Amino acid sequence: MGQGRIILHIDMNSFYASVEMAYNPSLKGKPLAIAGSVEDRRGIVVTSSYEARARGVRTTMPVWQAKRACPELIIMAPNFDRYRAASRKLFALLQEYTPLVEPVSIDEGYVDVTSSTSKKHPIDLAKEIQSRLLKEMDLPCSIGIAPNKFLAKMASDMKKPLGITVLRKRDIPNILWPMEIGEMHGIGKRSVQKFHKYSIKTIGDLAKADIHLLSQAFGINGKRLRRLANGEDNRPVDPDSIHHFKSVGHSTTLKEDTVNMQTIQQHLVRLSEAVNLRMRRKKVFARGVQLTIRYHDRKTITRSRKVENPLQFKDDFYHEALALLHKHWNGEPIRLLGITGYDLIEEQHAYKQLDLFQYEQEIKKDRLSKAVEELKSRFGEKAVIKGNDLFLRQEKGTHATRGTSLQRDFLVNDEDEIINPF
DNA sequence: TCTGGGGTCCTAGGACCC
DNA sequence: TCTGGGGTCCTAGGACCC
Repeated sequence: MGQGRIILHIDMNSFYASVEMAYNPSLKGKPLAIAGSVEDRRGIVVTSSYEARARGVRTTMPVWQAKRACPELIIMAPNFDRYRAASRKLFALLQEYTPLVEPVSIDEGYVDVTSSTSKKHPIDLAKEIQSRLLKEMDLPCSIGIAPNKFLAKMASDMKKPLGITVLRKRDIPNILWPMEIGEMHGIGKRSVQKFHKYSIKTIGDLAKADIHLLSQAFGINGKRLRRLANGEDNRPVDPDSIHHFKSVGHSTTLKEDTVNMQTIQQHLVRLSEAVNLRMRRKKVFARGVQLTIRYHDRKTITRSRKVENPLQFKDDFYHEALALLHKHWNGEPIRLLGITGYDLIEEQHAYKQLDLFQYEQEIKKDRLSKAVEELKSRFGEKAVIKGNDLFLRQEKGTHATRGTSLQRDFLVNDEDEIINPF
């Protein structure tokens, strides 16, 4: 007893559209689509209401196509602040039941209710959550209940909107296995094609497929997928995973393809500012920059570079991105530009290195004494001046630090002597 | 008259080191 | 004299998801 887990997967139904309808009830019952860049021909449908779907509107459909399918379609630009606010409230509600809530995206998450203090039956719990979200936020959701994340995710997908689906281990042969392989979470178009080549058409086929064949054709992923198809998944619900983000990026599809350097630079400036702002808010710095270029023919390249000092100003992003562009752009018309910061480091952990970098800038402006004073007050005797050079001795023994006149890394021993000035 | 923007994870090759 | 093997880091591309 008590060995199995009970995991809920909560999946909001057409989230953006539902939030808009909650915000403006006169939209209810109408075909509504949320679409990016509504004005120009390049906008696509991000989400649509069930009324719109019934008339043939689909996610990722270009707006002009959606309008053709459904002329009375109401099209709105996304209000991300609104969706984020709704998302926060939604997860706060889930956390009333247990701290074991793992947000996966803005509109879906896992809840581990195995040790929930509530004495309610999981189905009653799911019903309560669903009706509270509907009553308190005017937002519909579907909920899957299962012994692990994968099965809960598959279950929440089975009844929409406003479904509650239980998927137990013993239901797997009857419910999961007859499903087409492409319906499995994690298997997209390309993998479907590949599986079909091996005559694997259903999830059941995968569950029973030859392990050696799978690992030969799909590598480590083959075995993993086969285990999932058998309903085996021991990944824990991790409430912290949301904090472990790995990159922050912005990209934009231009109104028209362009080769105009001024236009390109303007966009890079804007993207740099946006990336920098988000990193500031998240209190992280990036030690790598990636530039994305999508050409007129949709061929997309990414070019990246690791940097010595974490990027902390919008100009840093801009200059790095521009350098990558100059180096790698083939001169053909550009459709999309993107800048991403990656290899992130939290501000607290970066500050030593950063401070040195900052002070180096100060010194360049002949403000050595001021910089030294500040360094001393901050690091005490760890700050050392030698002639025109400034050192910061780090915690343990000898470490590479940054000098100002040498303009390169070198080593200092415990007696503050330069032991390896290259 | 076509296909957005935010991400994660995996693979694979080359450089480099021991 | 002509060649092993392991490990890590970096870069680029691609599949996939919401």
